[in-house]
Amino acid sequence: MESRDARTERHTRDGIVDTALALLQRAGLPDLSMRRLAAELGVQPSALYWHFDNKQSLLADIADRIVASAAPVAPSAEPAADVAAAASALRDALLAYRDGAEIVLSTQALGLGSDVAHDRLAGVLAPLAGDDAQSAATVLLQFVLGHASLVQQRIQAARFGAYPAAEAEVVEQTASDFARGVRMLVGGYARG
Amino acid sequence: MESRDARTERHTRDGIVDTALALLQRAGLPDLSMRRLAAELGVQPSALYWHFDNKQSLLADIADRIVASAAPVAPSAEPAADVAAAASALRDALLAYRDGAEIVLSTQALGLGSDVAHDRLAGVLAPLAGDDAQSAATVLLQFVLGHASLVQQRIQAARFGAYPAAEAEVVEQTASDFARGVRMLVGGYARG
DNA sequence: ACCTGAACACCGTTCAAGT
DNA sequence: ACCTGAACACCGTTCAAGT
Repeated sequence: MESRDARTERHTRDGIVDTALALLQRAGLPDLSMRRLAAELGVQPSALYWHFDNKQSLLADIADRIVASAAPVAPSAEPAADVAAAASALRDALLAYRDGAEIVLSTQALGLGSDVAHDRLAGVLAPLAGDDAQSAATVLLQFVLGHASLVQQRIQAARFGAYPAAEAEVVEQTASDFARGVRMLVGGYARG
Repeated sequence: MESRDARTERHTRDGIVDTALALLQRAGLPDLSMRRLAAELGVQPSALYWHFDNKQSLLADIADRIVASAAPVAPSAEPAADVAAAASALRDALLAYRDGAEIVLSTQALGLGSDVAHDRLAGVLAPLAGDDAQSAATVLLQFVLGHASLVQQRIQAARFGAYPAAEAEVVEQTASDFARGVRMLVGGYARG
């Protein structure tokens, strides 16, 4: 009766994050409330506070999932191309989840969540930047998050007709700006 | 009795924004509620909705004030230095107001607020980037906003002891990352 | 270990009505 | 032109108590 296996585990942290991600995709960040998430799980709002200290902790877990969903980049013979690919993969992951960029940006800023985004960029930057790879990764990450946040909110605005462009258009148009920014940032290191 | 001069004007948009900015500095964005702002003005919350369509419009006005507070940069003989100075001035303005970066970022992203930030950067970039000045300004602005948002939230975290560094330290340490990022971005154009 | 029930102290926004 | 009063439909979080 008092065994240590999780017999009667009704909800787990990971399971709650699953549901939260689904709700995020359906309703967006403004409607991702603790109360609505609880209702979705068939549970009282207060039940969530057994699993998470507060809403920010839940968002940190969500941010980690989004970042982890970025496709990994296998090292090739062209380091600059690897950096561009890693940055694009991160951008794609952020844009794939509704309000993903904003969630990751604020989590990162608060010092919560993991460092995998930063570490992955530092990894592909190492061949180019050497000892400067850490701070180069910081700079690149800031650009990616700033860019993706702007693009994503512009997409949201487009949904409500507040901004005159369809979603696909926005993503496409801004892709060239993004590529240019990454090229500029990488160019400095590529020249040594 | 029905003259067109503003005899009995109790509150104006600009006056409300003044009070909102003061409240922002004292209490921060999370505590900048329409209800609290109304109380500060000695007025019912609903009164604010005669002056502003909604909270986002108020924030857009606040964002414009913050951006406008950036020191202007007089054109010199060294365009690259002008760009660096303009970017720094914008960063300083964003960091001077509590949660300034976040407010400007989200306003910009929603397509609200003015374009003076973008236009100023495009202006100093013109000698270097020529026809590409517009998109170069977009890229640079995204980096500045991403950088400042990260730095600022990290400062907020420091206030609550959640992040192990004093405010001045954070601003100083990150200044070199910022300068590096700007140099990288500008370097691409400086070479033609 | 995991959740309920009830409460506390708040939000943004609308709208008829007042002056 | 500018504001009040009252309401609607919500929030995040805490905490004793239940199983």
